[in-house]
Amino acid sequence: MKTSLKILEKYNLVKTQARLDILDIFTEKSAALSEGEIEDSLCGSCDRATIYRTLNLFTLKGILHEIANGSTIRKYTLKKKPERHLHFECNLCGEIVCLTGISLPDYRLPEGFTEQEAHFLIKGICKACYEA
Amino acid sequence: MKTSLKILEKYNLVKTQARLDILDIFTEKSAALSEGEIEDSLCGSCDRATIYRTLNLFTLKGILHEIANGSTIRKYTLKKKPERHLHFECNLCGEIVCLTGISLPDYRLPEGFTEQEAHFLIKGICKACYEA
DNA sequence: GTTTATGCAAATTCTTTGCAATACT
DNA sequence: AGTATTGCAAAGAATTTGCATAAAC
Repeated sequence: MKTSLKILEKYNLVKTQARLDILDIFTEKSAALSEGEIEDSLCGSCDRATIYRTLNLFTLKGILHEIANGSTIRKYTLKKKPERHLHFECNLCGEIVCLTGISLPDYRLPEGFTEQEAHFLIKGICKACYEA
Repeated sequence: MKTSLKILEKYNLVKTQARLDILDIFTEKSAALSEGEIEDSLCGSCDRATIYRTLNLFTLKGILHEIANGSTIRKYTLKKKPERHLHFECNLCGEIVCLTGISLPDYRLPEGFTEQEAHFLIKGICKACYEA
C-alpha cells in the first residue's frame, strides 16, 4: 500500500485527496517544504487554505515537524526519529535538508531547565551550490 | 560614554534617537526581542516602520542577530561572540534566552558543506516557569 | 546645505477563519 | 445520512515600501 495512505490510517485521519497529495510530496522530497512550495507542486489542485490546515493538522498529530529557521516562512519535514538532528539551510538556494548520520553535539542544560524539543540549524553553503 | 552610542560610532552609523533607544533596550534586556516588544517598550515614541528598518540595518551590520525560532515573529538579540551558542525558548512564557557558558562540542558537516552560522534552539520549560 | 532617517499610510506577504458546498465513512 | 473536509473570499498579523517631512552631519 502507498506510504501516504498508511500514514493517514495509522493516525486515524480521514483519507482525502488533498492529504494524500501533500503527504506524497513530503515522502518524495527530502528537503523541508513551505506551504508555497507545496502549492506550486500541486499546480492549483488544492486550495491554499486547505494546505495550511493540513500542515497544521499533520504537525499537531506529529506526522510533520516544523523547522526552526530564521525566516518568517514556515517549513516542514516528515517527522523522523531520532527527534534531535541537524538541519542545514543553504544561504544561496534556500534549501533546508536533514543531516542525518551526523552525531549531535552534546550539551548540558543549566539546572531547572527542561528540554522538550531541540532544533539545530546550520546555515551556510550546501554541496550543490558550492560545486555549481 | 553610553554603550549604545559607542556601538553606533563603532559601526559608523548616524546617531539618531530611535537607534539609541532601540539599542538601549537590547543592552538592558537579555532576552530576545521582537519588533512588537520593542514598540511596546518605546510606548509609541518611535514608528513601527522605523523599528523594522532599524532591526534590519542592525542585523545587516552585525550588531544584532536574528534567532532561528520556529515562529513567524522575528526575534533578535545583540550579537555575541562566540557566534555558536545555544538559545532556550520557553514553551510556556515564550521567552528566548541565550545559554552562554554552555560549551558546544564539535560536529562535522558532510563533505562539501560550508558552515556560515549555527543556530541551536532548545525548547522546553524555563527555570522561572518550572518554579512557578 | 546636503545627506540620511523618520513618520505616515498604503501595499505585500504569510496565515487563519467563516461559511456554504462537497467528499468521505 | 451524517460528519468531516474543502474552496472561496475576507480577515488578520507581520513586515516592507513610497514619499514628503524632519533630523543629523
